[in-house]
Amino acid sequence: MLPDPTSDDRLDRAFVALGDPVRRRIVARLSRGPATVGDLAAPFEISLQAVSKHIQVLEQAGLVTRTRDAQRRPVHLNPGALEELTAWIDRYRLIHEQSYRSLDALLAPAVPDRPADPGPVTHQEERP
Amino acid sequence: MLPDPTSDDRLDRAFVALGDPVRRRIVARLSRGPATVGDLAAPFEISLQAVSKHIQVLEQAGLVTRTRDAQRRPVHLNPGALEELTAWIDRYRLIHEQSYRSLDALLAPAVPDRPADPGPVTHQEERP
DNA sequence: TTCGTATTCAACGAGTTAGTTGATCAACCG
DNA sequence: CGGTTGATCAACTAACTCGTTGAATACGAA
Repeated sequence: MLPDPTSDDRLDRAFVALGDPVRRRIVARLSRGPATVGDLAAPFEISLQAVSKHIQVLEQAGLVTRTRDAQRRPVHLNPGALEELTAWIDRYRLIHEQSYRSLDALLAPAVPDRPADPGPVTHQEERP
Repeated sequence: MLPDPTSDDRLDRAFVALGDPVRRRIVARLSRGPATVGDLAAPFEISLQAVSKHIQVLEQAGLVTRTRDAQRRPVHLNPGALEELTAWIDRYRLIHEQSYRSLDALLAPAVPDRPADPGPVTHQEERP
């Protein structure tokens, strides 16, 4: 049974996964195409097993997927997961800028920027 | 002395900080404007001290700053930090999409999309 | 000064993480 | 078949995280 893709847990794991420099370098490497565990481990001084665990963390975060090729297990980046992260960040980043725009509107109410776009801000996160 | 803003450490901390649902809700709340520790703690069932620690984590990640107002300590979101995160993600996300475009070019070499743009990919992260 | 409010500090326990080494499994090669 | 390669599993440790409670600090009000 696959884990629920809409759960916050995925987002948690994805952010935490990118919080480690080893895993960020792995993602960076994978952005240039798939690679085997051995390939990914080569630039690091830690053991292959440690890198395998890092890949597992990335996989559970939905950031990468593993396929099979004989005894190799090529790892592929899942760009959709990266988009989800930017989507989360942008939501609140843009709201912040929008609130500045609202402030501007308050201070200079004579120049309406655009005719009242309510925007698609609908999500269950933090609505106290 | 301020910590080096270009260090990976900040990026590490920022990603890890957003990997916790409590901290993401705090960021979401702050995107609507500054708030005191008490304000931020109110929606949660954990202790005020625990929330104070979460804010500390966000502060050390450069995501928020604390000011002073009598005995209150209003917390402000630092949108620049959020932009740094999207910048990191987009760099590799976009490279990935570009490589797909390159693949398309390989498979259909008769239609050059654009005259060889090498792109500004210059950074110390993962260049094996 | 004393009291109340807002917040942080300090010490602690349970749980998690990142690394290690040694053993095991799976697939190819001769 | 036996050996090699590629990767994972298992067990363990050191260090960190998240929450707790109790005490301390800082400021404003009476």
